[in-house]
Amino acid sequence: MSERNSFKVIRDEMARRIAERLWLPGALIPGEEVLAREFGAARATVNRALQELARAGLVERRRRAGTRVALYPMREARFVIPLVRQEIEARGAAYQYRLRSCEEVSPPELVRTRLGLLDDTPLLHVRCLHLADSAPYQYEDRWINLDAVPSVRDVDFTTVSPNEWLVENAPFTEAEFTFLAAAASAEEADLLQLREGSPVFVAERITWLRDKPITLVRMVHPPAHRMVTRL
Amino acid sequence: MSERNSFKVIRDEMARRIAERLWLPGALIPGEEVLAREFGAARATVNRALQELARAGLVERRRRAGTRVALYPMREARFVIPLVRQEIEARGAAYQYRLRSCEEVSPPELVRTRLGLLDDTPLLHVRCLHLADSAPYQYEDRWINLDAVPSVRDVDFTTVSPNEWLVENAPFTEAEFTFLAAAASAEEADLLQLREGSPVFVAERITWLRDKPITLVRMVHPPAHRMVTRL
DNA sequence: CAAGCGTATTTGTATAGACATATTACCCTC
DNA sequence: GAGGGTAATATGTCTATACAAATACGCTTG
Repeated sequence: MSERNSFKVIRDEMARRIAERLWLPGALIPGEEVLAREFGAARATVNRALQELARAGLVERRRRAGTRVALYPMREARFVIPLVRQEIEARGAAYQYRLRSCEEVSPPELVRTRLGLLDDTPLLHVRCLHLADSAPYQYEDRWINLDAVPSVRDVDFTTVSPNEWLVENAPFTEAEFTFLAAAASAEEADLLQLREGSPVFVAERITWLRDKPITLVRMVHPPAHRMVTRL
Repeated sequence: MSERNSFKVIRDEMARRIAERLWLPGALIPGEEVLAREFGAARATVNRALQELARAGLVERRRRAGTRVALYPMREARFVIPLVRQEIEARGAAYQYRLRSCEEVSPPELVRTRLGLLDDTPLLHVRCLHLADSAPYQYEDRWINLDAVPSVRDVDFTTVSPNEWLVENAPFTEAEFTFLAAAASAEEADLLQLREGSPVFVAERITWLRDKPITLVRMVHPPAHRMVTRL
């Protein structure tokens, strides 16, 4: 035993047993010591394999109670949030960027509450368009907390998109993603070359640095857009 | 030293250094040995912390080349795919289920290619509705590969939803998720009590057991639906 | 100068042993 | 039988050590 990837081998073998119903949903599986002996590995190795299965939602583990196969294997799916530019270039399309507006204004009530801001201090409101092969790909409507990122005042967003600038200059520790379908507003329809009321795919993201809100962005995609992820 | 959660402490401290730009994007960070000495921990502990950061996309690691701060911290977000019923009950709403149709038919070309089926063997086509507090919550349109799950023929889907039955009886090893916005078809609009053409949030899922396709499901939500995940 | 090869370095993983921690199961008391 | 305290047990984590694997870098050679 003691192969080099044994924890992966063990993990996959246990996943197989769960998939094949050798270990039934809800059933208690052997303890780490026993499995270690069975697989001829150290307990730490089995532990690592089991922790990965737990993270994936295949098993549930509790001290003293042991490890049991999840009743409903609510496996997790992961998706990465790339830069729009990279997303577009990865499809082999040419990336273009167009700034639409950039101004300091007091945010509407809705934006303020979502960012958890108490007063109506002006925020930087940036709206821009990302194109793939000259076709509208994403409309970005962003509010930036000047208090958290004061240096953003001096940035020229006609050449660099707020997306890229912020990724490089405004680190965050927390983020919340929301995905929804909506009807295109008149403005969105105009920019994305759709009819008003067309369904659009909207991704919203709020980021914080510790407790301080950084930015709220609404990214609107034409209905052809697909967000795909594999498990 | 040697606290019990030291790998978490170390991970968070390193995440802080990246967030605060003490370690700049693209920069090489110290090797595991050095960090281990600095934090007064074993290398294995630092390794575990770094592996988590790598998984989260904060750093990139390569043997011999060392660990560097990711240029674009494309952090991953995770979301879990629960049972519709659990999703609804978690909101404190009452769950109801209604079967609409269930028949063996040859699938349309589109379904066949998405499932990677070569011939036009009949599949089980099930359509049903999930309600939250008597309001339409999700319309489920599903194709099931009878070849992969023959026992599904004998299931009475008037009482149990295909979602739940399959989760318990048709294990899978691979899955692909797709999210998109679409305009409600006449049928969808009718079932979800919307106007035809209203934007709907669509989640599609294909699952495989090893290479064998199990099921393709299209889950349609009214526009108020939000998929939220935190990082 | 280019190409190819060897080697040092860094991360990846395994192991055994130890202790920490959470939580169940059991026993004891009332 | 109910309640509460305690011991048993499975998992969580750390340490030190060892070897494996990938690969950047320098050296040799043509």
